[in-house]
Amino acid sequence: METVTIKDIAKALNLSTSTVSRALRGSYEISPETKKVVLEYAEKINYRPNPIALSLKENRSRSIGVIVPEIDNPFFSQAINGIETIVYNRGYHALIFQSYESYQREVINVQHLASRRVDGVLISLSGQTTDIDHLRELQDKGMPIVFFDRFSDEINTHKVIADNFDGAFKATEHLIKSGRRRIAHIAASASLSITKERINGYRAALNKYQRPIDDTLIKYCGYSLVEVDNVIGELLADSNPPDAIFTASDRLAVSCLTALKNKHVDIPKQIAVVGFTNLKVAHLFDPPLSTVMQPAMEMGQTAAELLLDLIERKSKAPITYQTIKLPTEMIIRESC
Amino acid sequence: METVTIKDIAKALNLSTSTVSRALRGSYEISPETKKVVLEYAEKINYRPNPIALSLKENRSRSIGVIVPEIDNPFFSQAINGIETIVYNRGYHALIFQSYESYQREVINVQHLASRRVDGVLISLSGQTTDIDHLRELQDKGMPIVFFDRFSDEINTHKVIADNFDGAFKATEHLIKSGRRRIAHIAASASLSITKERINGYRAALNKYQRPIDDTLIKYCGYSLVEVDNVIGELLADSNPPDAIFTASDRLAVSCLTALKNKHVDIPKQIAVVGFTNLKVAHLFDPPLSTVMQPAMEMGQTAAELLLDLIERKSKAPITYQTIKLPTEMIIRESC
DNA sequence: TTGTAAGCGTTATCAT
DNA sequence: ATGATAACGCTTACAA
Repeated sequence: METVTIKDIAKALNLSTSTVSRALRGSYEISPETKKVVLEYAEKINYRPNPIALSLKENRSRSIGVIVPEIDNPFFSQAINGIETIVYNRGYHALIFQSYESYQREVINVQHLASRRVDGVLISLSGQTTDIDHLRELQDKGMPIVFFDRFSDEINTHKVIADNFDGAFKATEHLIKSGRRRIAHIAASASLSITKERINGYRAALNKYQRPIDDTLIKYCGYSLVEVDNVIGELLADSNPPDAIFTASDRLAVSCLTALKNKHVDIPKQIAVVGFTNLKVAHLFDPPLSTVMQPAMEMGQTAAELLLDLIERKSKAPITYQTIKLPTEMIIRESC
Repeated sequence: METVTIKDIAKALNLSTSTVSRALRGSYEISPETKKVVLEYAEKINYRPNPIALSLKENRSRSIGVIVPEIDNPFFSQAINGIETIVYNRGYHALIFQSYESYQREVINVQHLASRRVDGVLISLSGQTTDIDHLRELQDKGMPIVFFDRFSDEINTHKVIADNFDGAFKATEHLIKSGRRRIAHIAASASLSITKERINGYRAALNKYQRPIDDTLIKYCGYSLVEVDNVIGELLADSNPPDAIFTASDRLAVSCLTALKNKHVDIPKQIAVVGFTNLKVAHLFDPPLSTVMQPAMEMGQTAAELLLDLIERKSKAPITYQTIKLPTEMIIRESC
């Protein structure tokens, strides 16, 4: 990889590197002619400043790190698109990393981002993460961090989340209002903030309509088909099986529907299903899946804006961190 | 962002930075005690080498650039997962960029990757790209490039692709064998390699079964619902409308099904649909969508391996570039 | 075995 | 207005 440097320009033009540097960035007053010559020559030989050298010098990279559990998940890939729009417009780059829902990978990613001198980190926690020392440490070093979607209470910073409580409430209420009497909930990892909030919403809806809360109907579950299949087996084996299931994520909804179909359960007659998903294809399902959608793109954008503001802020005044809760949308696709 | 450097270790231990450096990487023979002391102290104060300094010094970054049209697309996000497995295991990092199907964004991404000193580039071309000077230039500078999925003939390098011809052939053949007589094809951007190959496969199947080829049944089309909706309107308005559609991508299939449903077309009775998609949820559709799946993960892995081999190769012997064609799998989900 | 110094590309400080 | 120099963190000849 041969490269054009400031030195090459200086040599060719019989100038010092500092003059060239100044001409290039027009910072110091420099003779207009010199400036012109330099700029033209730079253009001609297609000079590009080396961001690595800059990073080393300035100890920052004009890029932010983004850690998501998984890219192959519509919610997160849409959130990333939101993030990229913002950071791109503000002259930054986004480095995307996946934790694959693994705590260990998350820690490694965090460390790597730190050593890469990203200017800030956007993160949505892995399902396995309970200990957040790696993030606290990072924050203590002065790295701005913003959570989106999945956060930890133990870190004081901006958080951008969906109104999971309300979303779960609406989903459950919808099922109640459609006449369902025994509504199960398949939830994700118990440690996640979203899981707790959604369970609370589910409970609140049952309470409001004075339905009994049966904790055996709440199943924490991994994403895989086998796990969900097991859980559904348990639910169906119950002497008083549910007539509806509220599933807490894209993956869970898909696995749930698959398992139910495999077991030849009539959806929605025997069991109605509502999801908390960002599946843009749910309307094509048989039957179409009602679902609570999160504003993924907007969540990414909001989080990115908050992070960049943190990064670029001048004032030394103490920061008041915000938790921004974005509304979810209940999309009813099947009168079940 | 306060940071621990080699200098800090040297100072604390009354050594020179070079000694510390050597101890840390165990390269030169160094007294075992010194080594031990250094390693322990480094561990203690949690020293992490600065990859930026290393990049600057070695003019390489131990990272590769990945440019895909869009992350919010199961095929590409799965391919990225394949890529990451490989590069991670071989001590590299993947920087992921999206062209959003835009030629301009692709050029910018390529330039940015170059200035970032990535060690190589994996790319799947944008739908808009016809001119590939930006890549040729990059290759001329010595940057290893490997194409996956969408390539250009004008660049001589490794290419890892799906057997698009065969996939399209199988899809079309399936429709013919199920008794369809007039099969339309909704294709993506005309400039893409995958588009041409799939059209060829489609044609070959029609030829084999001595069906007439009617070019008005081949529609190049953008991904959006409106565009596909228009195209379907045209097809249906035909005096002799098709009784089957072979769609060339995830997005096209989804838009196509949506449009058909909006128009109350009976699928598959009136029109059967087969896709070329990596949708893991197609079996939940009404009716379940038959589809040709590409080995996304494997494609990513293979491409990444080839790229890393190029990056790490010692020999100066001329390289023989390969084009690796991976088999697709026809998944029949509805007897239409 | 260890230290000194130069260099990777750039900018900021201090001379001139 | 321009040039010389040091510095960012690290590695590696070359010296000792």
